[in-house]
Amino acid sequence: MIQITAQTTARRMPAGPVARRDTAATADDAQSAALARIGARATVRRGEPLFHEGDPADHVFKVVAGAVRTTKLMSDGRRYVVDFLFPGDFFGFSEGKYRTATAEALCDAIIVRYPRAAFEQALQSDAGLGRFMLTMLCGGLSLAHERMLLLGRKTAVEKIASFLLMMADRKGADTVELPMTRADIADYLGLTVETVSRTMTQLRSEGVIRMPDPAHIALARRAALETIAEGA
Amino acid sequence: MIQITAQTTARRMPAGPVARRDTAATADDAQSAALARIGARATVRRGEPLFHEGDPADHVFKVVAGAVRTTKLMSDGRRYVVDFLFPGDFFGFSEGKYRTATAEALCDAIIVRYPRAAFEQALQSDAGLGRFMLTMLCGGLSLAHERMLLLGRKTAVEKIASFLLMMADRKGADTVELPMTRADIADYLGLTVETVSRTMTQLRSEGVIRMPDPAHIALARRAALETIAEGA
DNA sequence: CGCATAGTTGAACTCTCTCAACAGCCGTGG
DNA sequence: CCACGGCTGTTGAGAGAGTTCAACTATGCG
Repeated sequence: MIQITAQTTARRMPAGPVARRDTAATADDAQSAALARIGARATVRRGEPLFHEGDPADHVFKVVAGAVRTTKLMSDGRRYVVDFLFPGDFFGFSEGKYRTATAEALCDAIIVRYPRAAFEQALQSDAGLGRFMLTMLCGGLSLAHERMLLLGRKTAVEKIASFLLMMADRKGADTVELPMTRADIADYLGLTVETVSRTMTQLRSEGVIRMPDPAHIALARRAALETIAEGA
Repeated sequence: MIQITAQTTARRMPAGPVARRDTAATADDAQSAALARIGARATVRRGEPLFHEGDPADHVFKVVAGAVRTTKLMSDGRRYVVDFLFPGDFFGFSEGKYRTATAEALCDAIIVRYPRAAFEQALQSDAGLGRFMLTMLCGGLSLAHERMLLLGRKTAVEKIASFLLMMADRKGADTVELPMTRADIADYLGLTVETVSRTMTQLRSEGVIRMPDPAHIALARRAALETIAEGA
């Protein structure tokens, strides 16, 4: 289960170049203003769930260290990975009373839990937090739209290339460490494990990426990858 | 640019329990409180654009009558329909300075334009508006997640069935009038025109829907359609 | 060690796309 | 009034990208 300890102020790693990271930095400012007192730290071990689809949605979360995955299931077992969350990312917002997705730790992780009621009070007392939330949600929606374009109109190679670029941009480097399995990537991109594996092998044999082992990828020729991702 | 659908699905979609009418009503209340003064009505004719990808994002919009479509284009012409907007729906929110999608009228329409600066001021002076925005954005994100599951994991029939149910739920009836073309539907669901056409014909021949003409659809056997949509 | 899990590769299949033709509707203009 | 072209929707036949099924390797953990 989730182990909760007293909250300590989390100073985070340096922010990357993407909007997401910038907002995450803003998040910390907002947090120091109004959220710090209501957050509770917890550690989660690899594979452990934070909540399930259908659970009451009574907390909001932030990733401090590690990585988290949110998923949705269809009745016959088909799975879709809604998002991968990394340090600085907030998640678990909901307009409804219940969870519409499951959240699990991709690897051992540290998170902060904010009780929903207290979070909503903080929203009332701190206008800056409200502005931050609006910006973050708008950004999330924009990313979601980009992802829908990817899911609906891109080919397998384009999807993989876009995914690797996105992961690299989050990290702000030309190397990526993938804490998730091929199955997670497949369910994130709307492909099968086999296609993900084959496509990565293909990109490696073309010299576009290097892949010393399945979890470590270097964007050897970033420009080429970008060209592929855009569909040219 | 971010566009938001103000409504959550009312009936059967797993997205959320909030009824569309309710949020739409809230929207109007919020508007009367702070937005009424800054909004300007405008009429748009079928096919006319409200803004293009890349334009400065200096307005927020609400549909009063008619219907609007937002789209994204890839460099080689592949298109994705981000959303269809109907009366009561707000759209055109953005965290960035520029539009990330194009908005066009699906049919002759009436819309209200709110200058962005004034809108943001209204946000500061009216806390209720901020809460409304947060709820709406959360709902939009939830719908987006549902849509990604559809795009990534559902088959053609499941996509069409889900789409028809969603349109019916928005209207709160068992009949649907489709103001968009088959091409729009295809680009919305990540299919081709031909597949959309064939699949609808198939559903009609199975007696699940009735289709007196291409634009009018009646859910003859809603339960069957729901079963198909869920993938059983 | 031995078993389970993750990743890769091969071969056959299939759902959807692509290409192509045709039908229906509508507004325009002769 | 009808002919015409343009656009939308439907249907057919063939092709292909990605899936499915299956085998095999590598890695990690008891």
